[in-house]
Amino acid sequence: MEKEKTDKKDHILDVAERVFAEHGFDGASTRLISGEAGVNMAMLNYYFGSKEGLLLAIFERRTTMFHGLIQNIGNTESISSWQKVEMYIEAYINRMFNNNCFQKMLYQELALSRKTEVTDKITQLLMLNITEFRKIIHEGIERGEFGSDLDTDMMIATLFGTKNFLVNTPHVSSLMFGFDMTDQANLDDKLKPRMKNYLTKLLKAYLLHENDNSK
Amino acid sequence: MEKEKTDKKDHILDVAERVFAEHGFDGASTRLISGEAGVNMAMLNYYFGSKEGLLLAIFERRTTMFHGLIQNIGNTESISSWQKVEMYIEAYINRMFNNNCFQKMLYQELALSRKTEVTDKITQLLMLNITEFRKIIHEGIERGEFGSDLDTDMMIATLFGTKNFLVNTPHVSSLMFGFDMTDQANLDDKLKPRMKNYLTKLLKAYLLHENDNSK
DNA sequence: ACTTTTCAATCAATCGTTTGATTAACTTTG
DNA sequence: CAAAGTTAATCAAACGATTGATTGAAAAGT
Repeated sequence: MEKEKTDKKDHILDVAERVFAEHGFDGASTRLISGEAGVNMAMLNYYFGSKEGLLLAIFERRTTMFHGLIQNIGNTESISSWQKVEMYIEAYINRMFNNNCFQKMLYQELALSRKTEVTDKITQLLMLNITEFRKIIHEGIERGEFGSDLDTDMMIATLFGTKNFLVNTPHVSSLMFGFDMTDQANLDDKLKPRMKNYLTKLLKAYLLHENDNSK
Repeated sequence: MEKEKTDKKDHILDVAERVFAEHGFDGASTRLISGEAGVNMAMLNYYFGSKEGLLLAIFERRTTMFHGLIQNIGNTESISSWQKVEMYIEAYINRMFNNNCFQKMLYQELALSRKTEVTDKITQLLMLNITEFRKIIHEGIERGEFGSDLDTDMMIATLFGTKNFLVNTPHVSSLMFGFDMTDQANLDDKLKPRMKNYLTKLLKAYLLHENDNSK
């Protein structure tokens, strides 16, 4: 039973990811997690050593999945910088909406002051995404395609922050938008295309008309 | 000693607000809070009834302060809609940077699934801000000042989300921007003006050039 | 004299973790 | 192939530590 063991561990990780996202790390007790997963409480420590180890295991699993998905848009030569930005937005949103619970858990952990092994690894992972975006924008500026008075890092904060606000504060955003933001179907069918459309227009306006005072 | 009592309660609220922001509600024990505040643990229950009551008291205090600050930009007739947006951004950022810990605490609470009295009140408070912004944008659209194909609610998510990302994930944003985001002096001197400048340009580009395909 | 505030001590409950026994699965051996 | 032996997985029970909260008495204030 080598296969089933992996399946069971994966199932625990799935459940724990969701429970951590819903209750936060401190608010999610090991009894709650094991109960939701339908396994004995001792199995968590048997498989992952500790609660912290469980968190780390969740992160490691997603990280290896992520690294397989990274596509170096920046190194492509044949397309315009704006097209690269469009591709980045598309890829970013697609990636984010596939790990809803994980993303939520991740930013809850980042909001706390404590520095742990997990916190550092999260930071490193985010910086990968950030570096990729920076490269695209700076190239666009050098090419003269974008204006020169751009705040690249602020754009990243906008990109990441807009998504986080919508997904991580579902009580508010559901009320704003008129549909349940905790329902994955709504996220995929309604929010996702709307976000792509909006963010593309927003960044396009900023990147291409930022120095334009004609109006 | 009527005055000192209020002072001491206020001091506890100050400390608790910070500790909640740093550790989250579940991660902040009553012993830690009382220890940091330099008061006996039993004082928390004596003054606020329970840990939850303490959280509620923190919120109530800020709410009454907020309601005194609300200025109805929307109802002013003599200025352009764009000027109103500029005023809104200015007022929003000024307000946010005065309650750093509170804001952080607030969004940590919103990220959790549990629905409490506090959660509902937070939602109501945010909706006030949202409604005000909506009014300004819709007026601008009706006046023909802005394009008609705007996503107002997404703009709100951008406004709130950009700020949240910068302030609520200090580990990452400090690394991005090269200065310590947990230092209030840096926030006031460096981040605040940069954010105002950026958000103004970003929204201006989106509001005024959104339908422009000349480039 | 009386009320309010403060405190150390303690409460029951819950926390993450460990234990030792039991069961299941696989390997070795006769 | 089947019995014995070995390892891995699972479980109820309990561990010490910490949690939020309460107590009743002492201290301070009026």
